[in-house]
Amino acid sequence: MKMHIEFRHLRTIKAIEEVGGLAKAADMLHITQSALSHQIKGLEDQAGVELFVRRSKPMRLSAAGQRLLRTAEKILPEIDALQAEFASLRDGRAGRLHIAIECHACFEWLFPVLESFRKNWGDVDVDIRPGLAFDALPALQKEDVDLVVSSDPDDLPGIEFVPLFDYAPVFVAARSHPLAKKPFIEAKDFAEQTLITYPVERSRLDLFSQLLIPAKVEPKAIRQAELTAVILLLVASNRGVAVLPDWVVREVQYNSDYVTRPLTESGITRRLYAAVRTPDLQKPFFADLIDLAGKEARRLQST
Amino acid sequence: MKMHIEFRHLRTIKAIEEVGGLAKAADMLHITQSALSHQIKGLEDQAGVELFVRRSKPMRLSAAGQRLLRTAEKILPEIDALQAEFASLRDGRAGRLHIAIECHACFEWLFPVLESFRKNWGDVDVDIRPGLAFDALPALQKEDVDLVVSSDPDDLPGIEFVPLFDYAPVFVAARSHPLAKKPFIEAKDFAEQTLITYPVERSRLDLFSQLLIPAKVEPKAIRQAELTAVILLLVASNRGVAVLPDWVVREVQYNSDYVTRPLTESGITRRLYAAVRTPDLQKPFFADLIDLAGKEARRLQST
DNA sequence: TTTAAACTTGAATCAAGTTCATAAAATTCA
DNA sequence: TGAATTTTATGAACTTGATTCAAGTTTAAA
Repeated sequence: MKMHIEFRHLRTIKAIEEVGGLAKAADMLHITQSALSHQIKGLEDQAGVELFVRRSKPMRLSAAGQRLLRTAEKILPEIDALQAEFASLRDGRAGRLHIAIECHACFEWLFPVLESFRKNWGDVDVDIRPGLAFDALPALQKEDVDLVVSSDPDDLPGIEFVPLFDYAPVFVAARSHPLAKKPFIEAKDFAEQTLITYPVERSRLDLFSQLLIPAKVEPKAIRQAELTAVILLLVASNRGVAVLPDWVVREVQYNSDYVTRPLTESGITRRLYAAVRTPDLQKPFFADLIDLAGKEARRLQST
Repeated sequence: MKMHIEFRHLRTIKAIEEVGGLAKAADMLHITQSALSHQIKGLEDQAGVELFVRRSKPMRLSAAGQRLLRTAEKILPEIDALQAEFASLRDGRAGRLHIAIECHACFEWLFPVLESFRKNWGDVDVDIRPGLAFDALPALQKEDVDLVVSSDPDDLPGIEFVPLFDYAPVFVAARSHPLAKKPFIEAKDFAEQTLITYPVERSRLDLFSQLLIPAKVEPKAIRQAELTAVILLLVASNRGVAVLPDWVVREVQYNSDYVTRPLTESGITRRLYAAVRTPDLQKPFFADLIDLAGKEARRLQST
């Protein structure tokens, strides 16, 4: 009888220990006493070890049996926990929400959103995955991430782009900067400027994709900075100008160090999307996150 | 298809993750690739959760699948360890050696013995079980303990008494004590003495079983002390006399505070046994312990 | 488009765990 | 001490379900 250790055996050992006897354990496990007897015999054969002392009648665990019991008590809760987690995965109370953000400035509003999200959905594994700002959509398809924040919707199979909110990229410069005198900024105005941007390829910057590339204008110089705060610092000290989403600079615009101006006379408006896999849209916590994101964005813009 | 999580599934997940693909995993597990496909499908049905992403061709673990993998990596080593322990149990390198000592003074020589024993047999679970000094032999039969140190051999089924060494219970008194003048001590000498003993029933004390009960002599008073050192202290301060194994008082006999005298003219000799379950005698570490015990006893007696 | 590779599916097979019926052993109680 | 009861063991039949086989579908590569 070639048999190796199975969960069934662990449950059996635990049950026998608990109720002290084969017959009662058999009831508890919904099988016959005979089955348990065969089961234990088979296990003892395979392990080559006596698991029980049969000298006395309600049979008792031997030293080896107690060793097995200890393993059972370590392992069984692990699977129970796993099954429970699968259960809450099924009914949508748990899940994974790993987020990739193409939009560099989005950390600013994403953190407060995730903070409130975690209060409602403690069983959801939330994370922001840096390092795949590009290639984020393929990663979404391969289930490496579960949500991508992007402003460039694309018609991909199995991927849905849900609008989050609209924003306007605005020009930012030091108050003393010559361009601060203009009521709005045009493409050609950048030709003589040092531009400060996030360190990503230019096709993924609103200013280039929406204004400079169509107008075929090249800034005099480009300098890159990782953090929004650093960009603003450089702008304030007149090392260059920048273009940032309106809600990033909203809190800054009354600060006397900076001025903000619309791009073009009419202003440019962009829309931010949450890209998710279509089936995930059914999951309640996805809906909740998207809802929270919209609220937070509106809160920021109304400041 | 009603199927619940089994070790097979854990190994499968782990293998697929390792080699990245069903076919190669199937080879590793010595089953067909079809079997794995069925297996995973069944598991996904039961759990109600997608374990893999089949969008891409070498199929990849989904979030739920990664959760399962983590459990697999926690659980599988546990059983491997268990199996390994059973294996070394089989070939006698590991085991349990829980010792009960009927003889109260035996701590003195047992500790050094166990100390050397543990150097040779690191995988043997060694322990001294206090509290069952009486009923030790039934506990041995029920496998609650594995070895009993006793000087009262009994013909019990399945129990073997292996001689360890011989010793002599000797009389101990303060040098100033009146009986110190006698060359040997007889039963009737105790009639007027305060006797200091270990706190066990008198039938289990050599002095009573071998001398006083046959002679129908009752000491004037009995006082009990747990520790050998305390007994000697009381004797030294002339609060009473005691009877202890020769090897306990050997180191004391040249100390000017005490005198030791044989019991009866010819002296009394007793033999100490290790009681073990007959099949355990085959195990190598039992033989080693018994050997070590004899050596240590001889070392003590030759001091 | 064809070819190859990777996984899926359904029917048949076969190993192995369970049940049934009964026996053996130990414990309890009169 | 022996009968009654409880507890575990055993062997044959049965049943379940995991595996295989053979063929199909889907995806990636050529």
